[in-house]
Amino acid sequence: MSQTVDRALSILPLLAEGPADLGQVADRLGVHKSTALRLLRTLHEHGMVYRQSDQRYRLGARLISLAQEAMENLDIREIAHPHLVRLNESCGHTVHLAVYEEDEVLYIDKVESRYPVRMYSRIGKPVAITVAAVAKLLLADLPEHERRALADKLDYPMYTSRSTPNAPAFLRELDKVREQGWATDLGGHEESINCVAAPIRGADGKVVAAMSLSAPNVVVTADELLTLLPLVRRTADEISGEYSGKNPAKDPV
Amino acid sequence: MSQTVDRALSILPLLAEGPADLGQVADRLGVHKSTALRLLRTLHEHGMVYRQSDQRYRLGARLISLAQEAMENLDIREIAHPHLVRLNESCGHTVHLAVYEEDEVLYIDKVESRYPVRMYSRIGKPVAITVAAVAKLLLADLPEHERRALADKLDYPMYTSRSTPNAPAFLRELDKVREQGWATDLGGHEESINCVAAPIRGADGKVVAAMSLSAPNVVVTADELLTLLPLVRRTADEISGEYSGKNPAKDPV
DNA sequence: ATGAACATTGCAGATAACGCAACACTCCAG
DNA sequence: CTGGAGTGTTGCGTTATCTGCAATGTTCAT
Repeated sequence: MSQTVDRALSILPLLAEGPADLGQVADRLGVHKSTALRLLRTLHEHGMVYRQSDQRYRLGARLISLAQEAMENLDIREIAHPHLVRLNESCGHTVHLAVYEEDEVLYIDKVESRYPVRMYSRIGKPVAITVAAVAKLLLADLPEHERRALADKLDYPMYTSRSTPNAPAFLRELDKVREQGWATDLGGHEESINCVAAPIRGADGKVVAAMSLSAPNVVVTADELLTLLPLVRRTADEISGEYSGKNPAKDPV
Repeated sequence: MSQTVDRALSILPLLAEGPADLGQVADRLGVHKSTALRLLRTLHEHGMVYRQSDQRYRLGARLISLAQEAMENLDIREIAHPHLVRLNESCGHTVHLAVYEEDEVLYIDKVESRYPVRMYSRIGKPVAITVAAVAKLLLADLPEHERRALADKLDYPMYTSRSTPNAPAFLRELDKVREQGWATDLGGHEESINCVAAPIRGADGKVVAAMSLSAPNVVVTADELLTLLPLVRRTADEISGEYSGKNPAKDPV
């Protein structure tokens, strides 16, 4: 809607790919250098971009701290955290908390495994939306048309031979997940890593977040991990209860 | 420089304080509601803000994932990480990596303590700049006038009785730190937590990052922690070597 | 139903953003 | 030392773009 702001914001993802100089930014935006300069200056004043000693621009520190605040203010995150920690203490595996927002699923909290072999992931990172157990739960709860539209729009990278191959398969999987009320990812993202996940619901029954337990094959087999499912579901339900009790009319992320 | 962008960006820190509706945003920006609406719409299109079901605006997921990318692209972070992990393995304490950028010091990496009692901190969070050991190292390396200007501008909250009380004391501490080449924070932020830190330097000798070891009193005394200083300094020097070898002409964050 | 509070749209005027072109700077090569 | 190429930067006139207003929708609660 606002051309200037639109252009300025378009600079950010561009810089996320790596540092760029004024000319490169101007070219990729399709504007005159002087225009790009003014935009970058404004972004700079707000700390959203940083100028390195070689004059090139990078994303700035304020961006990082803003994102940090954004996450710390999430209600579910705060409520869920102690439960996640407790779950981790009782089984030792990696625990994740994720939310859905506008076509993306993000990890917003994580408790690291107590085993030496750990799964790679990072808070704030978008998850592999077509295979992650938490993503399945979050997307399965979307209204029919939205779910369909999103499924069509997605790419289906074959991380492994067990990755979800295409939209129809994904939609079928989502139906199954919605019905059973929990989800798994058995080697669909990383060959040797399995996850089981359960939904966290608000007072109106809508899924506001999802949590998962992840562990590599070398630590526990998929079957063994599945025996922990009831524990995960119980934890998720506890969080749901607390969330809907305390925040009757609020929305996630 | 660009009024529209300036206003749009001003919305973000405002929303970081918590969700707000259109009217509140317009008021705090000092613009008409329709103007605020257009700005918010543009931010929304870019995923920088999210609209909750109660119509209020929040910071959005794209902001979080952008910040994530910003951090993952930091060269020092990547180089330093394995060293930090190794240091953690050899002593078990919490390891932090931090950089300075435009009046802020941010943690950009962290390896959690292996002891049950842990220090609270989060990657991406601005550190307590007047007391943190890593902050002292990063600021001590600034040019005289910049350091002075910054020191005057800062607040000096008394987190504990041992916090840095004011600008002159801080500048004196920075001088000491610069001279000795390492820094400590002995209960200046949290009464029971001590840190020792060492600088990471680029090829030109400038401090590009700082790393620290933190541990609560209940785990090790300050004196015991200080015995680990040589190990921390050695690790920092290794990182410096690798950084300046591989990236001769590049700048941190 | 009725109104209050809020979000949204269309519009005309005016500001503020645009691109241009000229200028400064740095870094090499000759 | 000098020229030239590749940058980043500045001033300015034009016009597109943003703005604030006022009217219209929308969503609640009474």
